[in-house]
Amino acid sequence: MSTPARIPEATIRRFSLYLRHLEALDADQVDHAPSGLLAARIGTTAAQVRKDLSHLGSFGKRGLGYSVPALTAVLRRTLGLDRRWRVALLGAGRIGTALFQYEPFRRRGFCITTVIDADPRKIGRRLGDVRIRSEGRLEEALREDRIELAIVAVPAEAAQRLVDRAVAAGVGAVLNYAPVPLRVPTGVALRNVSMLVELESLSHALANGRARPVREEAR
Amino acid sequence: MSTPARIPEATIRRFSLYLRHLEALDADQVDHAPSGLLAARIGTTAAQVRKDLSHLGSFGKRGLGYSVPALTAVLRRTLGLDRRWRVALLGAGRIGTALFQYEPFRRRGFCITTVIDADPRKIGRRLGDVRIRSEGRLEEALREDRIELAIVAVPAEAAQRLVDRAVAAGVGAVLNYAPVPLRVPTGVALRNVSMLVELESLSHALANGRARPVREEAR
DNA sequence: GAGTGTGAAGCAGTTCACAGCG
DNA sequence: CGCTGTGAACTGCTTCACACTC
Repeated sequence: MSTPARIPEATIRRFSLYLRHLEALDADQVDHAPSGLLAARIGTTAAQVRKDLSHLGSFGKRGLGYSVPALTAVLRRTLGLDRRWRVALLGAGRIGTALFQYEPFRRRGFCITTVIDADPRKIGRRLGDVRIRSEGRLEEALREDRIELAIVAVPAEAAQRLVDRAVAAGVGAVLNYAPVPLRVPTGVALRNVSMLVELESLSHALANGRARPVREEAR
Repeated sequence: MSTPARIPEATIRRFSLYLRHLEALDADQVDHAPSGLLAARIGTTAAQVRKDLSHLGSFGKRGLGYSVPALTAVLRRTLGLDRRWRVALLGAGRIGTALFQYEPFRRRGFCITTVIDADPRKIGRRLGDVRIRSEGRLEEALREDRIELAIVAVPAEAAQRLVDRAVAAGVGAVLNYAPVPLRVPTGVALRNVSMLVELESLSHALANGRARPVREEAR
């Protein structure tokens, strides 16, 4: 009943950005923010901000703007950040390790409680306070720790096979950093993040001398 | 004259994926690939593939498919991968270090020749064969090494200030991994990659029990 | 009057369907 | 006959414009 209709994916992604700026505004004791201010900070237009926020119901105050604390709370809830999520890291290589230690994840309530790697030399070692477990025990580990979300950071060859197993073991969402797009069955949320795609789209822009739009959202 | 009209951004991103699969097909001695095969591998539809490739002119063979070597060559050229790019890494923290060592970048001709950090203890140390240089000497370093593209991996607070200086020093493209979207003047290519946005869009999907589409491109 | 909320117009990317070539 | 190449329909997001509220 709080979010009756489907919210566009593009809007959800901007919610994440709004939230970060609202938290900063809140820290600065700002209590109301008009659409224009938010727009300037994340690099869109005021109309876009209003349209986005209208998906949450209407509680902006006309002539004043949006209540910073109220909006913060709604966004947090909408993004599912009002609870902790049990996250597993698959692959404890360089990328995996960097992700494990990435502060913004922890601050947001994503707890990586499980780390898996295929390299026998790594098994039993610790990453922070988490013991690295063997890939062979993947299903066991995921179920034991009630993992809801998996971050994949293994080499290309291993990725699809591993994610299939993770999904079969009940994982409902996958964030993929392996350099190949993965496939998952309907009903499982998936985001493929390819660092190479980003870089190559830039080399295309450079090579073709195309000015890219000034405002660019996180993608 | 090779790419007369503007190619949609979404298509460019898929080009990057096609290329990777074409290289794999080539290694397997496959010489022609029909749109359906490529579609299956990157997770789109055949119509989408044909539409995408039609931007490159028409050289698919009817009844046969696309010539793997020919398509590979065109894509490589279109993406600007037929030359090397001079890349700087701004920020030699955990994320920066992982990016520096990321093999797929190197294989594609992106050479990180310059590494900058603000931490005085890191200055002079080496990352691989590159000496870490001081942030104070940013402009000097970028100009000396003729840097065309900068990868930003510094904390949120430092990011905008640093990228402004990098752009003033002549950098034409920026790949941003700092957890805030950056702004750059028109004419500079920018891609903001936010790991938090990705993760939060997943927690939204989980929290709202929405099945996300099965096929999902790298984003 | 400053700023929201929204229906309507505009635009971009995707899907469809089919004519036409190898 | 299979598969490409493409105009035309469609879908979904963004921008606009303005009535309405605080």
